[in-house]
Amino acid sequence: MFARISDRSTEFPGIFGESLIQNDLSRRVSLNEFSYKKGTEIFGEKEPADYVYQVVSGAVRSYKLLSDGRRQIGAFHLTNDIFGLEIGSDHRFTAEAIIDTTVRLMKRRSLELVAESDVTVARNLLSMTTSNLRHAEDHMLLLGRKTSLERVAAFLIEMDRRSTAAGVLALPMCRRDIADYLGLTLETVSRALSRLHDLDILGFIGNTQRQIVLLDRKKLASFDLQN
Amino acid sequence: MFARISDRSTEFPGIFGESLIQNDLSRRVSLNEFSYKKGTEIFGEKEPADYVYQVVSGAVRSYKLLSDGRRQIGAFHLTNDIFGLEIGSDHRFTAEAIIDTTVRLMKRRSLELVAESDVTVARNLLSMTTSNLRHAEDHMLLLGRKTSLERVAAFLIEMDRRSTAAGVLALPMCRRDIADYLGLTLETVSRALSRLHDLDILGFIGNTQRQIVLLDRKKLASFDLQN
DNA sequence: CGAGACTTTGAGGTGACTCAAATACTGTGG
DNA sequence: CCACAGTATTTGAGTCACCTCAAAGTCTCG
Repeated sequence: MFARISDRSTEFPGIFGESLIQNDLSRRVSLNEFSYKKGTEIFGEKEPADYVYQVVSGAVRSYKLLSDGRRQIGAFHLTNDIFGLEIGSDHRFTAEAIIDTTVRLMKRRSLELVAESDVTVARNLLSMTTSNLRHAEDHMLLLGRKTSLERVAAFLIEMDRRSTAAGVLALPMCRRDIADYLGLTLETVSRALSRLHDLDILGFIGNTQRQIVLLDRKKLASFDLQN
Repeated sequence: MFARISDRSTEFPGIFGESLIQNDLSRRVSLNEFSYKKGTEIFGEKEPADYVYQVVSGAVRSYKLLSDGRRQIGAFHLTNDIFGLEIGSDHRFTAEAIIDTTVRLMKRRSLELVAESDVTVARNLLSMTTSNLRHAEDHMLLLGRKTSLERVAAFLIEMDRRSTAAGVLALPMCRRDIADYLGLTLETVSRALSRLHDLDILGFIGNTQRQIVLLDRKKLASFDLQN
């Protein structure tokens, strides 16, 4: 379930892909898999960033908290996504497993050593950081200037784009997670989804509220203004 | 006026600093200065990113627009700040001079060539991108979860930190720019500033609304919650 | 000094939030 | 396989922070 291949999945073969895992380079890095139960923390904000992670299966949320508990989720990490890569010494987000999740992890130091000699890996580090930057820049526009309906539409379109399962969009995260990603409350997210349902733009499947069918991608896209 | 040295000003000597301009490397890159009148565009979103820019004097805003005109400013660039650096082929923001501004510019291709051989420059490219990413991540939290007063307080603290002039904070941008940076309206920004003024946290100087004195940085900081 | 731009302030509106309750779903244990 | 407890979602009603519209005040610069 929730099988997905991120749009970033094939962009960085030099880091977690075949070139490190299956060929000679694999001996240069320590590479492990680790599993986290639903809701558990993978790393905390401001902890030393000694490892870089890749989602093998499951889903992860990265977030920041204000001292009074307000939360802003910066990104969701789905199958094959790489996360926790920092240039500074510490993590700048807390990462938690949204559902039971298996990650592959490697020592950051090892990665840096490889990057020293392997130009491809070094370029991929920059490329990944840029990819994260682009996402954050687009998300600033969403958070600063879009309406609730536009945010939810944009979210569905993003998840649809990152999803491989052609038919149904199976969301691993709850309404509160979506809300904290979009800068809304869970009730507002729910109302927006209901409204899109009423407009025959999406449908809910069978016995779960986490499975969504996009009935009219064109109409949906019309709610997500171009920038 | 508006003389400032960004906190990033001395971080990247390998790109625009002495190492490129005054020593041997300077012959490898084409480096020019160019001036823009207040309000004019330096480059547009989606245009090819052939140049990288550094503010010599003045101030620049980088923003995205929605099709109906809503604007989100992603960053302000002050003296010595580098902007317009892209890894992909196109700019992802429009950049405009806020006041009369002089920039130093260099061909991106030249920079990339230098980066090939000079590890320091390559590392600085990554370092700058990371710096931008960190700013965007923090700004997502502000846009998604902070109140208007917290946003304005955070803005003043950021500008104060980036300012060298110890006493007065001379803002080059108008209320609308601040509003579009903070995801608010200009009236809400004005009301927040008035409120901080009433609380004796800041003062306005003489005959301009752009010069602000931070009377009580401690109290101001208490409005900008930690994350 | 005067025109135009910018800022402040007020009054009223509204989209999203809060609080609350009903409904639906999930996983567990009998 | 069903009942139940706990969690998640939806929906409604009322509130509020911020927005919109409007007008007056302030600043800049020729």
